[in-house]
Amino acid sequence: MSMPLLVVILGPTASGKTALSLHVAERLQGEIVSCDSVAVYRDFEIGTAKPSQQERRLVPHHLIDIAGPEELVTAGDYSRLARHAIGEIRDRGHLPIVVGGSGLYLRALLEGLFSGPPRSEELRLRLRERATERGTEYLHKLLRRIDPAAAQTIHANDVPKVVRALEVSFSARAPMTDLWQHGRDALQGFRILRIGLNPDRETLYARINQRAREMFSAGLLDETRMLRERYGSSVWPLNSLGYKQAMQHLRGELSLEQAVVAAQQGHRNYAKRQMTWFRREPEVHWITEFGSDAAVQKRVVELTKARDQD
RNA sequence: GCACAGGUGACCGAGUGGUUAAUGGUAGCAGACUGUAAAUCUGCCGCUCUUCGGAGCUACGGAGGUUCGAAUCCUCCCCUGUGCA
Repeated sequence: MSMPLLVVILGPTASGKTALSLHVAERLQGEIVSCDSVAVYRDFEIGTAKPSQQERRLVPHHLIDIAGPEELVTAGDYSRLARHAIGEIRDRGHLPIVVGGSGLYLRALLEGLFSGPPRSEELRLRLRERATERGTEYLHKLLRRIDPAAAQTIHANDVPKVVRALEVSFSARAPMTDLWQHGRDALQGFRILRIGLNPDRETLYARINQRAREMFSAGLLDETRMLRERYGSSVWPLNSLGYKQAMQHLRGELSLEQAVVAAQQGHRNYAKRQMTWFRREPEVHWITEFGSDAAVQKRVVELTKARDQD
């Protein structure tokens, strides 16, 4: 008996991952495990382009709406929860399909993270204060003393990463790089079929522009207003693409049109970053079209069936 | 028609005689990423060659001029904005 199959559908925003995943899931008894760092939060609907309630009734979805916006879901949390969901799907005899665009979360799920200490808010706060007092160079110098190898790969201006490296090294009383030597806890027990969507850039950008504008006409502002009222304006996910610009408009910093244009821009930039991340992903079966394309959907179903019988 | 302000590389925008292919920013492209990642950061970014040290060409609305030397000064012309007619 060969190992069960795990299908992964990855690609930039608006490349048609949702449409493709629904099609494949319906045909092959699949269940979808979302890999999206914002869709995990409840009540963030329009800006996250979550699958509709109807679509979610049609096919079981996991890792969507699992936390309140005031909670913090990290890559590690995601990885654990997603693995749990995948295990259950397999036990049901169904096909797990991981779908998403959050590169780090996907890597945390598939390849695992190193077993390091969790976040320490106090330590972070102190380090950040130090950074504003004495400049970012200071933190980097500190890191160079404590973990030279990490300092080599992390640029001094990249404060969040410098802070994390210091946080890990201090909490563990050992250089972060040493902890990395122990390796990562990769996902075991599945044969993984990675499908990557990489449609023509120009067309993708046009589609992103259209979708971002549609989010506003579909009520993104009302949703943002509701979220701000219910959870307060400082909850983290309100900084995400679309919501951030909607907030800026609600605060009067941007006109409606400016907010739309800024959201479009943000999504385009994001899509590009996603592609540079995914290009490194190993063993991806790349498809240079949109996942909403019927021919593509058919092809992926065939591909999955063939792989399942190997 | 007169007066004033202004026309700078894809865009915005500095620069007012010389280390200026021209500060910044944006966009674009490429890259990094091990618990905030829809985050954060890095590089390239006029054209053509290059043994990667450089070399050549074209550029600051247009045409002339002054000067050893101009995006920067002068003349004329074209265009844009504002005010007066």
